[in-house]
Amino acid sequence: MENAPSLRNVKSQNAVLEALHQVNHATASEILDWLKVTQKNMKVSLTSVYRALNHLVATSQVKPLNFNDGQVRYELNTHAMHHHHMICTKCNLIQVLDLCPFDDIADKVKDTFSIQYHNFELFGLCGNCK
Amino acid sequence: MENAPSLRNVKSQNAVLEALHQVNHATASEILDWLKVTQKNMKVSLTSVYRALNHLVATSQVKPLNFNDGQVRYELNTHAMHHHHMICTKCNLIQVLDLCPFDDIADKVKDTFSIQYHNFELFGLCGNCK
DNA sequence: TCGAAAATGAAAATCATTTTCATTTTTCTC
DNA sequence: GAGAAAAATGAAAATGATTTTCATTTTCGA
Ligand SMILES: [Mn+2]
Ligand SMILES: [Mn+2]
Ligand SMILES: [Zn+2]
Ligand SMILES: [Zn+2]
Repeated sequence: MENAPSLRNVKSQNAVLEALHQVNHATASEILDWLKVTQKNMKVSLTSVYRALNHLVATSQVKPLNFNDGQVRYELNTHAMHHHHMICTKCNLIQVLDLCPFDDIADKVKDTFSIQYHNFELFGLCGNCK
Repeated sequence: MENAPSLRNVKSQNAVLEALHQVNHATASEILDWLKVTQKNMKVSLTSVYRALNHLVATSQVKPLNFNDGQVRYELNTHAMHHHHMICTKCNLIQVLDLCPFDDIADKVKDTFSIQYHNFELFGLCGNCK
């Protein structure tokens, strides 16, 4: 007989998910900082945050983001509409860009390339900084 | 009277430019490898390659590329038409994508964001791998 | 030719992330 | 519930790309 799916290890993963729910587009160490402040009872290491993130990415619950600043950021993949980002090069504000250029492009390359995913980011000055 | 602009240090920079001319989208260590093989007389260190690259990027002669594989790649900026890239997730082939989604998007965000540059990459399987 | 400024390379430092390894916690079986 | 096996954890070490330091060499201009 099948066992119920294990709930093993879900605690730290849930903590990370909860952190990402509160602090969107966060890095591993930003997530750790948030956990330290809000989950004073639970003791988590940076190693475990990375392990949880890697698992959550592998299971498509979380998406890694690269804004070319030397550290990976993460966002929830759950129920979030597909979107991209605008990053302010002065204050590092990250804004959501609901426009996606993908559909126009997809058709035009489909004969030579089988697309799995795409990256698109705008870098520039946000409303406050320009 | 003005002096002619200094040609100081141009040697290693020229060597790196020449390498990029031959090995497009190369990393710093790939450039060093190429220099070791082809410029047997000239002795270059990885440090100098990085220094030359940083200077060439700062002066817009070379453009850095990030394909999320943990190392920066570089391409010549000179006279190259604006383009993007398709990266094969199986064999790591990098193909040029002459389509650019930027113009369509630029208009729509120009009120809230002052765009300086943008990234766009397609990841998937190339013709050989799919 | 001489001295200042710039360039160079080797080695050390940095920094995000991963790996190792010993210890603790959870799960499964009896 | 006890005890063994499996998985999770954290501290510390390892990794790998890139930068910094620093002592030495090269180049430029007077
Ligand atoms: Mn987002
Ligand atoms: Mn290119
Ligand atoms: Zn800003
Ligand atoms: Zn391929």
